[in-house]
Amino acid sequence: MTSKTETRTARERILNAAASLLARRGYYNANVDEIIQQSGTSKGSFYFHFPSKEQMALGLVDQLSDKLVRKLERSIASEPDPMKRIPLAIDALLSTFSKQRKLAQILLVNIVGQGRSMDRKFLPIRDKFAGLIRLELDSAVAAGAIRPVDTKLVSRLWLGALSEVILRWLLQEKPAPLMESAAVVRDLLMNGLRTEAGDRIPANKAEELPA
Amino acid sequence: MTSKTETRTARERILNAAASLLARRGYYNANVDEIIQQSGTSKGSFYFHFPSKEQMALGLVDQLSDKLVRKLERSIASEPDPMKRIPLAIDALLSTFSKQRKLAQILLVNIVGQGRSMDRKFLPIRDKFAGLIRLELDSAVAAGAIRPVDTKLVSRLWLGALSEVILRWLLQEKPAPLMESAAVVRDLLMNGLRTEAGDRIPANKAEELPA
DNA sequence: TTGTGTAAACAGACCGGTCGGTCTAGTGGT
DNA sequence: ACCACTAGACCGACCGGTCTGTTTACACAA
Repeated sequence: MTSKTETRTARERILNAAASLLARRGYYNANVDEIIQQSGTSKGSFYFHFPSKEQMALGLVDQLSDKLVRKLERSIASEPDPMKRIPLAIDALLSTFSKQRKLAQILLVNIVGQGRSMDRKFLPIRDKFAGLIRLELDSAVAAGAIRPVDTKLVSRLWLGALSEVILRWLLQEKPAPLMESAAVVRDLLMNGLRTEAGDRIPANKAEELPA
Repeated sequence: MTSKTETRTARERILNAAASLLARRGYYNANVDEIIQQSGTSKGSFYFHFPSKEQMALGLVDQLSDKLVRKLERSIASEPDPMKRIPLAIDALLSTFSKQRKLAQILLVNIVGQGRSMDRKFLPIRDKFAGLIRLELDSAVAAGAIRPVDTKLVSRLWLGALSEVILRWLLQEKPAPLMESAAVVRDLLMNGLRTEAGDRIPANKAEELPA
């Protein structure tokens, strides 16, 4: 632990700086020189801890996304009802991102548009989030709380919808509350899952949604 | 027109090549040397027609998006009913992109993740599409065909949802039909616009959706 | 406690290649 | 002879990655 404590601080300083730069400038403009300068380390240190800039970024993004996924899972762990877990997760996601712009910028914006090969390497990250959504949707379907839908497709639609809203919030100069939209977004998305022609599960809804 | 014909061909060859490279490699990896090589022109020609790589890309994306918007508008021009125009536009969008991967790649993927300043310059492009959707939603709301919603927000949700689906389709190696999802996507999105608690407009739906 | 070997960790000069952009020299049509 | 246009050598900045050290931490012998 003694030596590892120092190692960790150096590695983490680099990762922290990299996260900032990655969020602010995007992958290609987050140059290594600036990362090491902002982290107070050196080239030698950087390339001692990481084999390349690309691997570093890949690892960083992977780590950040894992941490977020775990956080979201934790936020809904105590709620067993699928129809409550979903909006809970949405709220948790929006509130987390609204407090951590950097994280949102990296995980939703700057992992696309880096060219086909790079985008493909980042694709699994998006899968994590879509997968998380899908799991919840599947539970809800299994519980009969919502109509049976193509959860794989719907989870992507949702991910995209959320990403876009957050993206706009990130890129506009006026901060804009974001959490203000949360309720509307939540309702809109949930509403899309009701039965197609007429309400097939009004009893369930009466119990769960208006609660 | 005589001299302009030649100018146009050179300019257009450059823009064509740039579109290909921009789609395939993303902005930062679409280097000027490769663009001029693929277009059979030269640096001199490039910088005669465009002040910079950035301005060229901005102009190109702007032009492409305008063309697409006009095409979408044309595809729904003959349909007066708002509730039919919307799914019509969705279909047109998906079918256009499914036939023109390059266009989709540029307009939906590669105009984000290029760093804050660049992303901001590209933002108006997304506004065009969101604005188009919003216009249709507003008509539908005005006609009382759907419940009154925050169309600005909903249009962004839709844009994001569509983008994500198309993004996945673009990045997966197996082509995947895309148009196969069209119906589901259409219904999912439309379904989200119904009244919140119980159906307020079942009569309208009976007339329009099952048609 | 002190000296010594050793390897991890760090520093930063340096390199090779790349890339956007410039500049000079044309060329062809009118 | 003029001018829109093209060609491509060239430049300077930049940037990821390497290389050669130097420092630090620690094990261990005396």
